[in-house]
Amino acid sequence: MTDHKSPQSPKLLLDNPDEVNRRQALIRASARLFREKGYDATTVRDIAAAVGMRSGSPFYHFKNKQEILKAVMEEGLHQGFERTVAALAEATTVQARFRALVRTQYGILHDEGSEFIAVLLYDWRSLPHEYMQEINRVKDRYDALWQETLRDMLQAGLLGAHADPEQEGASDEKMARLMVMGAINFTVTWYKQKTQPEQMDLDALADATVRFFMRSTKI
Amino acid sequence: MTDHKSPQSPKLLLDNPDEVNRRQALIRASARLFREKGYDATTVRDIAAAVGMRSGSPFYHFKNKQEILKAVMEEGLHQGFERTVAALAEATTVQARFRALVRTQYGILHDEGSEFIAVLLYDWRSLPHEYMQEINRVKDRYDALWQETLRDMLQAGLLGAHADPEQEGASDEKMARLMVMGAINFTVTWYKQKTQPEQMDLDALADATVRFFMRSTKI
DNA sequence: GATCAAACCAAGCACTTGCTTTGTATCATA
DNA sequence: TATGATACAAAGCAAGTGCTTGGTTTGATC
Repeated sequence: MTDHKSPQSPKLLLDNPDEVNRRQALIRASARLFREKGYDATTVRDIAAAVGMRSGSPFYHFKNKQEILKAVMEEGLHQGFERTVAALAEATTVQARFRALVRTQYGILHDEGSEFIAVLLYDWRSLPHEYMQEINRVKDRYDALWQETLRDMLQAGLLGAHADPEQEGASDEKMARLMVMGAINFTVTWYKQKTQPEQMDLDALADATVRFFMRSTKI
Repeated sequence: MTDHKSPQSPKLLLDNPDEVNRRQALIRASARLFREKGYDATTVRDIAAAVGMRSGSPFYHFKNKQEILKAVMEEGLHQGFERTVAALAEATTVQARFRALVRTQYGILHDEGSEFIAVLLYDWRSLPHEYMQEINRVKDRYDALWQETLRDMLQAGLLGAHADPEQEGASDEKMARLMVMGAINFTVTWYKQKTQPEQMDLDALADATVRFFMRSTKI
């Protein structure tokens, strides 16, 4: 954490097998810092120091600071997508798929070492418009995973106030996704897993969320 | 609401239009800029230019840049609190109070010239911890306005999956508030009123939100 | 008409920022 | 052994950054 300056000893940290890939180490350290302080408040010197580099060295791996942010977001979307697909594969019923989506999203948002999506939610304004389109393309596929399950839930009367499948269309399906994912994603502003020992863990949080949104048919 | 202590602090009422207007102009311009670009990306020179000042002049009205942010957030909480109280006063039934809460919150978030709360949601990390406690004190009273109505709705079976009033306690009441307000507040990340002509207006958005969260009893 | 405070300007200071440039130790390959 | 690529360190630059300081204008008051 502190400035470890060793001007005479150019020792390389290659003995650490975890971070042989220095580029990946930069991405992960940046995600942690961006999550804590925000993109603008995090300097390139902070990032470099977090992986034992000097301030100019990250620019060997990235063209500029914004590409680090973009890499963090892409990493998060790819990890999130794969974790979500894997979780959905194990769930059979609609209720189970919903519970899997919720629990996985909480893990993506709050698991240690998984700060990428939180950074995306916090600092998407700092990304240039050209980069943003690329991110959105991946995000659309991500949203589609949710949309499918939520549509089934709406048609089964498990979500929302309407149990009539004919009356509502795609507009309410999108609304359902925005509301549910909004509520879940907004937990990045208030949920702290470690600081409060009596806080709900992610399983309990997922249970409470499912209980709140899903209408009980019979269990 | 009205704080009568602190005899040393100057009175900030509206009886002196010159002084208050310039300070207020700085707050409103800052809110707009913070909302657009974020706190860190907005320079003091930006703020000054927005009200026709030079870069050093805002520091006559505020001790430092962070106090401008704090003033923006306080302004938002006070305006939001009063708007919410006024909206609740006109609603009689529980359903009407919920609809009033939702519609008012959307106005607070998305009305033109009402960017204060959005700034609070976006840039609360940029506020020092000492300032944060002051903000939270006002926010708690704000949340209490919601909590009361949501508790009534839970007990009436209008919200969540449980219609049993005895089984659930304060934990689920808080959870309901966090989920509902989270979904609504998260609209700051995707709802754009002006750019898209076919976008729902705030009334339609509030209707859709109420329809999604509130279980239909009978209408 | 002198005084005085409020509200600002003009100029700059001390410092930080992202980023560049040059050099160099290491290692693989020819 | 020579050579090129890799992965940095070292040093610094140019453009900002929040904020300060001293002076100026303005309008009210005595």
